[in-house]
Amino acid sequence: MRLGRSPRPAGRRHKAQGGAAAPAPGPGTPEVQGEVVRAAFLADGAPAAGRARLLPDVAVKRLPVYLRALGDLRAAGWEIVSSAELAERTGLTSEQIRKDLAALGGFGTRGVGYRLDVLVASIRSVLGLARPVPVALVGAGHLGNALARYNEGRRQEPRIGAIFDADPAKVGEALGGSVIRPMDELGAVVAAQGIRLAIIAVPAAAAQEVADRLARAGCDVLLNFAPVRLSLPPGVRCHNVDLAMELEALAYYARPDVPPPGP
Amino acid sequence: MRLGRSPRPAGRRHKAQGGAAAPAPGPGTPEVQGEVVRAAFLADGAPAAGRARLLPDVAVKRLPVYLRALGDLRAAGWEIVSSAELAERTGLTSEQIRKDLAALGGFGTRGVGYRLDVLVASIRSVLGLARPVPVALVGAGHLGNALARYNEGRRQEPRIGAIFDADPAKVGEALGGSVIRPMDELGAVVAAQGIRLAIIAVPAAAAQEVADRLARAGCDVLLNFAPVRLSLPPGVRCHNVDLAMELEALAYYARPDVPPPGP
DNA sequence: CCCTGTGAACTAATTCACAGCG
DNA sequence: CGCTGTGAATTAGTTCACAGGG
Repeated sequence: MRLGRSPRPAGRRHKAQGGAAAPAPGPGTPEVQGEVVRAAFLADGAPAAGRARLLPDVAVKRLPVYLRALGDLRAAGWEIVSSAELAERTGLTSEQIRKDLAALGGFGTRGVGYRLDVLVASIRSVLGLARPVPVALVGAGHLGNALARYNEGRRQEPRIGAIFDADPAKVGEALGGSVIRPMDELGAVVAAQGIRLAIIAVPAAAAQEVADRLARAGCDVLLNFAPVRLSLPPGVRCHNVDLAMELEALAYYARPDVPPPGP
Repeated sequence: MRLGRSPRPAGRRHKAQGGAAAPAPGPGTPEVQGEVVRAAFLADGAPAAGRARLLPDVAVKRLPVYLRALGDLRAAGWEIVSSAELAERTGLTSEQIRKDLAALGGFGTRGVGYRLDVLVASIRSVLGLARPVPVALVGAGHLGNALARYNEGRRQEPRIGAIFDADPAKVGEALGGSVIRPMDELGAVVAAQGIRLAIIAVPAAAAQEVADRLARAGCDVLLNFAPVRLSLPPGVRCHNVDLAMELEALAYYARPDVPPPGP
């Protein structure tokens, strides 16, 4: 992971001319809405036998990075951006960005760049964020609180739509726009709202039990913050974020004999 | 990332025989302490010109995973473990584990397996955890609180040794074994304790300023939870964890047309 | 020209397959 | 035998280099 390269390319910046650096949502900005995926990576029945081709995980992880950079640019009044400019702002290389964006369907105009509105709409669409994505949060402790409020101010797309906690004292409290519900309602609420994405922010001892409930309720994409490896039925994905592990790994780079990162 | 494969190998389990599944720290467990690194990957001056060979990032990220599995095994009274057993518990492949462990110096006995105590000591040593690693935490909000208490019960090696917050109302409060200090003390405390590792858990708007201070104070390994890309002087590493991005990426896998994970 | 899109070359990482040793 | 350690083969991912369109 090579952060920080600064090739200093990108001559002229394509900002919206006219007024100051206003958000510029004027009539010059054509509507781009709904599903824009021309993508070839999620073939419907194309490439012969086997499973449909899907975007590699590494690329999926980069899409939100683009989205953030694009958001900043848009807020600053840009309308068009080049892969070089994006590279500078994300720490990735421009070729990589072009590869990714081309894989999403290849919008972008040669000699010019990518239109922000098209790009944002496309990426959001690929990520499935074009329509609301409800998320369940289980555990309203310190971490759960932090998560629920993480993007309190900003627009955040996968929006936390239901919060559960085992502590009866917390049930009923408002948190980040939702109300904390008791655990017994988990199955019903998740099913009713068709929630497939869930965040596990409970103590390690409770995590497996919670995961089981979630899986049974139909959640098949989990984000687990508890420091345990969950065993899950096939077909359920689980992404683990373990703060302690994260720190342990970083400790390596703080060893006195590990050289500083490259240029 | 293929989680969940279960090749179901691993015949006999090498538990300590004798009593029941007791922690078995008896006299049969020889002391393994201090630095055990026979590792070849951090050569002192070996391979000709250029920079010393260091462990690839992907491998560094796996070491804490091993550490956790090993901790579980040890708690259950195991003394020896095979790569196959570890594979089953971590979701990695046994070859990969052997490659990693061999790269750390290749302890482990052919036909038998790896001794838990040796393995744990070695990995900890490679990660630099053999001696205490102090960490600074900046920001005692919801997230900071969660982080400070994350491992309140368990032994955690990179231990949070200093906490800072800009809010005068919080200064003086105890949190996870430390006391929250005012931001002005950051430079002095970090320097005095020789802290190189820091966690940024402040609002996005304050993150860059905090990062600058930390870098100036000598912290060169940062774990940033604020949703901003920080610009840092060369030589400073920064690992970003952005909860919102994490969710955005996961949303992809919850798309109705994305097939479930492989076998 | 400028900047995208893409085959080709390269590099890194994983998996295979088996030699080697308790 | 069983399980580690490791070269060889394979696969995935990145970078290079340039063709191609506005």
